[in-house]
Amino acid sequence: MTMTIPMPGSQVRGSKTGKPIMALLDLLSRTWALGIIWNLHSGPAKFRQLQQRCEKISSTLLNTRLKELKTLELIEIKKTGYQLSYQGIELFEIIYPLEYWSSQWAQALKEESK
Amino acid sequence: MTMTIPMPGSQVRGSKTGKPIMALLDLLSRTWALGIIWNLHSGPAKFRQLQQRCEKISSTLLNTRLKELKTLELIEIKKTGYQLSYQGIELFEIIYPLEYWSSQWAQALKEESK
DNA sequence: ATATCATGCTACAATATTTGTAGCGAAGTG
DNA sequence: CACTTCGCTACAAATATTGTAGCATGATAT
Repeated sequence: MTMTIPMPGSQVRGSKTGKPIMALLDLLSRTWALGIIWNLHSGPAKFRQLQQRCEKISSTLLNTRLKELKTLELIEIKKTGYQLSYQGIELFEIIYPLEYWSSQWAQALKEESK
Repeated sequence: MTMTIPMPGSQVRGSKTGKPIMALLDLLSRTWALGIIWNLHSGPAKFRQLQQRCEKISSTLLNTRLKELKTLELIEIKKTGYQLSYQGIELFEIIYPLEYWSSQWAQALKEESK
């Protein structure tokens, strides 16, 4: 486990420049990071509950990702469980249109294969 | 290399339902997938050129990801090289605001740590 | 024609990440 | 005091990614 947290401002996978977008892309392209954010948007969840929402994530990795997301302030933990932070919500709102887009995309792929 | 292409409609990592959004999140959370899309938005690029834009991707993996993205019709290949397809551009446009958002986020993180 | 070079890509071993199985210690409940 | 649930960790097995080579093809130069 040598993978470090992709802090904006420092080098990350894919860029030496330290540009925030590169740190973000590194973060989001880690297994389950997007899935966790997506699953949290429907409301706070405790550890095991979140694990179930994610269907197949190992507790080891869930915990690792939660730490990263906490450190980078995209999620926070309250009595009700883990939840998106203010910034996490903003991020989610940007990517939310992907849901509709993906349904169109799936349809187009289906047409193609006819 | 047993990882299959996350085709919408079939089971993917994170979901048995086959919902397109789950296939998409699976795809995008694979190492370098987002980076490739991001780097292609600045224009078409040939294989080795794209590899340089990505700074540190191995040719093995670049080729694997290109195949996935081609199969899922997010990129296409022309004489000028690899480029975003129409759908790829649409996808990019959804996530494009992440660039600005991430700069704000980076700033907020910096303030915090003072 | 032949040498040279760039291109897209693949083989394969080394390394890093993710999962799966098991279980611990703390906190709550009967 | 059992008994359960909770957040989390250890650690080995399975999988994904990188790094180092290099091949086959097509263009360009000699």
